[in-house]
Amino acid sequence: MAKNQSSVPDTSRRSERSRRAIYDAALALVAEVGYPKTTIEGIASRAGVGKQTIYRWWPSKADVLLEAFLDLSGQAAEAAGQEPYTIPDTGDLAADLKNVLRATVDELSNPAFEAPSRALAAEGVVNEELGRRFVAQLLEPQLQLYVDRLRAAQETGKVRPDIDPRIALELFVSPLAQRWLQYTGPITYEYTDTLVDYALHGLAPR
Amino acid sequence: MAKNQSSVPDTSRRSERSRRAIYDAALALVAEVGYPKTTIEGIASRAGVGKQTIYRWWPSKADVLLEAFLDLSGQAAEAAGQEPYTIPDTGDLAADLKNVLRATVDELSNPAFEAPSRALAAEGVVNEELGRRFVAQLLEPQLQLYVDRLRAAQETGKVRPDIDPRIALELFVSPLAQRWLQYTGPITYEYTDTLVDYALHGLAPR
Amino acid sequence: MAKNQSSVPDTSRRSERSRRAIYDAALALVAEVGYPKTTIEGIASRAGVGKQTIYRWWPSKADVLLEAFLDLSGQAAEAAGQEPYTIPDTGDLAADLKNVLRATVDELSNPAFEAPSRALAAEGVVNEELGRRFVAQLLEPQLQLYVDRLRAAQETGKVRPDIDPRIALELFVSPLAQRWLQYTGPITYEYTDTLVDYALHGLAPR
Amino acid sequence: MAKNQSSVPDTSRRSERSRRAIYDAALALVAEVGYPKTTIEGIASRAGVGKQTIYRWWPSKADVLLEAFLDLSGQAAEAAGQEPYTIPDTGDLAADLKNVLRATVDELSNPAFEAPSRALAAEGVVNEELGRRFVAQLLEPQLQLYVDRLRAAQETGKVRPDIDPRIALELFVSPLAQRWLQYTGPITYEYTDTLVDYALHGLAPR
DNA sequence: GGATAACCGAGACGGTACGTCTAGTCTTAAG
DNA sequence: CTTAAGACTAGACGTACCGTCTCGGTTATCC
Repeated sequence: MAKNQSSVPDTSRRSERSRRAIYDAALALVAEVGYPKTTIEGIASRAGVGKQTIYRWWPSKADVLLEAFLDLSGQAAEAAGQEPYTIPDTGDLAADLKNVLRATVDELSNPAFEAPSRALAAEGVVNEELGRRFVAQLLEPQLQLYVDRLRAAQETGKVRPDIDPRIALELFVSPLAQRWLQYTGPITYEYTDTLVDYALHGLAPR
Repeated sequence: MAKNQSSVPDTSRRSERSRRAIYDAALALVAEVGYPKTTIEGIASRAGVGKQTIYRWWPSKADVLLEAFLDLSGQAAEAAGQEPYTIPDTGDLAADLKNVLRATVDELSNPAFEAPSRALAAEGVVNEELGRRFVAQLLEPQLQLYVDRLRAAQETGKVRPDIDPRIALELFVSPLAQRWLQYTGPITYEYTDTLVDYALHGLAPR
Repeated sequence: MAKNQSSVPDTSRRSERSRRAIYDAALALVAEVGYPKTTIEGIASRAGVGKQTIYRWWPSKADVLLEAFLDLSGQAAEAAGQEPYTIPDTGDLAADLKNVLRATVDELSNPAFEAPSRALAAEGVVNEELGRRFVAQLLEPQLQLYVDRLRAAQETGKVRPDIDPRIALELFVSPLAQRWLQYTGPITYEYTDTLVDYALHGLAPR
Repeated sequence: MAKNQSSVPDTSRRSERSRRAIYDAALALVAEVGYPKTTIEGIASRAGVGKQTIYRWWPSKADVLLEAFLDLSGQAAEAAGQEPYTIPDTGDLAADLKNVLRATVDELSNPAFEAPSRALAAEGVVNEELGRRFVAQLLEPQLQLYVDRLRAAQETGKVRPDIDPRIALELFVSPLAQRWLQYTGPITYEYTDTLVDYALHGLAPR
């Protein structure tokens, strides 16, 4: 059996209690004082933990927050008692998409999610490695649900068969994302409904 | 006319040489070491300027960079010898949009623009006030060009009259923006061409 | 005129108020919690000063304390209204020496001097460079007074002319120093009187 | 007889191998990097021992070193094949003392002894309790040898009978000690010879 | 054209946080 | 129960920047 490299922390001895306390403190601080004023020292002291315990397990503030947020999302999903989760399929694609987007609008204004996810998104813009992890672990799994729903629609002929669903979904998801990220416009149910209509039927007359 | 409040700097005495040196230093540093490692002290020392000269004229690092970038963009536009700028109208809407988006793809990979604009975008995600200024001064004027082109297309019946152009443009602009900001997918001419096609003709069969 | 080296602090701008506050804090802390528990952070915070202000002007805790103590000694000497100071010469060498040593015994038990001078002595034992400065700036000037007095005694025939006064003084000064430094024995007037007698007349019968 | 309190380590189970490794590591580190940079962690890791094993048996770094040094001195004495040890008595007191002091001069410049004994002396200056133990266990036994030799000299009339030998020895031992501890002067055979002469015959003319 | 503001470069100041290191305690697994 | 290993809380280390301040030394208007 291989020995541990001397410089690699021994995960088996890791304190679960500290890990949880750090997640909680990080999320709370980001919500309360914002990401830039959230400091490692602040997290440590709020969590009742030595700074070294943070530096031992995470390379940066952003990584702490990413893990904390993943954990939070995981919990939230569990709490909702959901299996892998899918977008409902009532047969009416437009209605189904509008519903999901309306739910997303609600979620984007939930302050518990807003502060950390904005912080992570911002960090990801400037830190490619973290950005890609953010996308792979949080965003892409959600986008995949749209892929699935669009593929189902293709099978029933509601979406043209030559369409690439991974690109198609961006027609309504990305506009919402950009308005949220960059404050380029208001975010309302009406707006997302419109996006779905435009995307499904196109801008050109028929 | 009222006298200057003692705490309000007298713009007329401002050193143009220092202002330029600060812009140059800020842009160079962001490109070289990244936004988070760009410090006011670093900018001052690189520009051969006292720190106070920066604090006198700008409230924050982000503001320095925003102004420096606006200045840079202004110069670039001037250098291109352009009047206010418009999207060409050859009568073929799809082709025109594809061309502009292809140009945007090129610009997004220009390293001189990438570092500072990513930095500003990231800061804007987390700092609403700056974000709105970034959008109002840089992004929105460019989006307006699409609004104009789409309105022209509506007049010639190439776009349905009930379409809101400000929303419509997001169908192809936002996906590109999101891929660039969040690394959610590759950015190619083929991709942007596809976006235009999907947006104009919709996902649903006709 | 030569310019400042860029890395050398500009003494002319130094804050006298901070310097004094640092001296006071350092001496107070050494007296209250002992040298090892006296920290740079503690001194800074007690003095109401940034840590960097200490690091800017002194290379180590020991140097701060040495300067603070020199300052204190300087003040004390001034307060005593003394000219350069000499050992009185009443013509009775033994009596003069006993008097000075008795005064030294008193001083050694003065708590205001004891804590910092012990700390500096200890540091000097293990840090030769500091030790030599401690000796050159504090100890040797005092020993020189004995040299002068002994030389005067040689001129009046009270001390043999072949004696080296710098060594001779150690016969009574060093034993006292050692008892104080190393707790090798009690320190009393009787003890120092005895040292003078032994040193002047020798151990061997005449 | 009562059982061991749970908090009192059971000496009988103590690992001899660890004890020795700790002594060796402590002495080596003090010699190599100096006392202040010698840390408990460093000793433990160098000795291949858990930190707790050190904390279980010694209350502080200084205590480890004191014991290690006592052990080393014990070994050295044994290696020299000496019984309790005495100062030789050739009948010529001055010569005998000069010889012993010359040997001490040699020992003081032995680097194997110098680093730890300086460290302990320094610690003892500032930590009375340890200082007293250092003196009682290491210094006083050696000084006692001078007491014995001086008493023998008193019996043969070479030293005045009213002299207190414990004080008398300080006339030549303490000056050497002070020069060594505080770098107040060079340490040579000539110097120690001079000390003996001055001490025996006094400074005053006869 | 001399006075007098406000600028300017420079950099010291009181602070906060960084990331590292060590102290001394506690936990785990092996013997 | 001791041991090696090492994670834990705590807090000092010395550094880097923050944003404010003061210092002389130019400008650049205004009387």
